[in-house]
Amino acid sequence: MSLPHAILTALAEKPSSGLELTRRFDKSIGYFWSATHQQIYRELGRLEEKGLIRALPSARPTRGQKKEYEVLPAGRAELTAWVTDTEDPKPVRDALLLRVRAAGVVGAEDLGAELRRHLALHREQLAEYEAIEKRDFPPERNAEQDRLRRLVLRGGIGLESFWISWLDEALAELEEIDGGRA
Amino acid sequence: MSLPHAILTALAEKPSSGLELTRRFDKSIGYFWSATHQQIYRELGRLEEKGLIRALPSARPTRGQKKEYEVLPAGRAELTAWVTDTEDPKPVRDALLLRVRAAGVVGAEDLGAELRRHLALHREQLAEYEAIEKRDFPPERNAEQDRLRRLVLRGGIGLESFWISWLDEALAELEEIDGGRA
DNA sequence: GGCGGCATGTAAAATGTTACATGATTTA
DNA sequence: TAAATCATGTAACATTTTACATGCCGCC
Repeated sequence: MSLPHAILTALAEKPSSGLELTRRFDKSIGYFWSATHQQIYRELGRLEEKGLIRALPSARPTRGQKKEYEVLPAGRAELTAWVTDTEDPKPVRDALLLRVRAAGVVGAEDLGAELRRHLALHREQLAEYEAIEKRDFPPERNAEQDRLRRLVLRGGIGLESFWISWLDEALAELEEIDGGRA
Repeated sequence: MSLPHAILTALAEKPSSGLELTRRFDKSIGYFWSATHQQIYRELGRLEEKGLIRALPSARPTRGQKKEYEVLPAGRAELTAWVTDTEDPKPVRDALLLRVRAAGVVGAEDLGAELRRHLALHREQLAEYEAIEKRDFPPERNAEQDRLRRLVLRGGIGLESFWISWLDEALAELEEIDGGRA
């Protein structure tokens, strides 16, 4: 149940319309909590109904018109409570690991191509994160918010690095297996 | 759409009943593709309907009676195709990273306790994986299936190791922030 | 014959995905 | 004024989660 909190966080950082939120979920926030515009609009409606956010007065309620939202005190309170809540890590669900296990059962031919493709994707993502780190977090930016945002980014960097090194290991292993088979 | 494939993989490794599958999803397979018994029973029904698996003849169709399934050739073909399919990695969705970002907005007090709790959980999980590696994958087990299963396990080990080192970093950062605040 | 554990399921709600629909604004 | 783009939404469906319901079986 984190989508509402992701939206509250984004709005607390900066009041926005649904489309602007969608854009920010395509980068930044979305790097670790993705959402489509349909989810966002639905959730904005619910949050408004619950009194956690409101549309800015300027916004007329017609379709096709931009409608900006801001967080209300109740929303900020909800967010504060959630931050220190007890919530266990979700069990991992990773299709690629599952596919490697399946390959153990039905045979690993041609698995290499897909692994190499993923490797390239993760390298790209890592490069993107590192560019952001260089651009947005120079050493002089030291406010609490900057430090925490950088920490989150370093989570992304660590995850991508993990995948890259695991995929390297996996490809080496596949070569050995194929060697044994030839 | 990997749950059916997770189940096909598990059944291909060993024909099982719904409850046995549930047990195996609580360890082993479930370490990287979790599922509840409700999901498993429903999916078994669908897979049977599609002709990818079948209930073993011995199984009578009454409620409360054990019912074992095995994979049919069509199921094995489906699994083989899926292994080499092109399927992009899913965008990350991690509530803890999101909560740290939210803490940047509403304040990071008391975040430490939750981070320490997660750290302990990840350390436990890592220890469990390492015990399995020692127990199930001694160097002499070298068949293709063993190598691939070990590779998957090493994925789990790498992921847990990443979280542990990120949480260490995060806790150090929090201390510095609190130091600056005091 | 009742109780606890094994085993299979149903129902409802929340969440996420995919495809489509509609109005407003800009610009060629 | 037509096309492109911005912006908000609906509808239908699939998946996941949570809570509950039911039947069988051994054992005391």
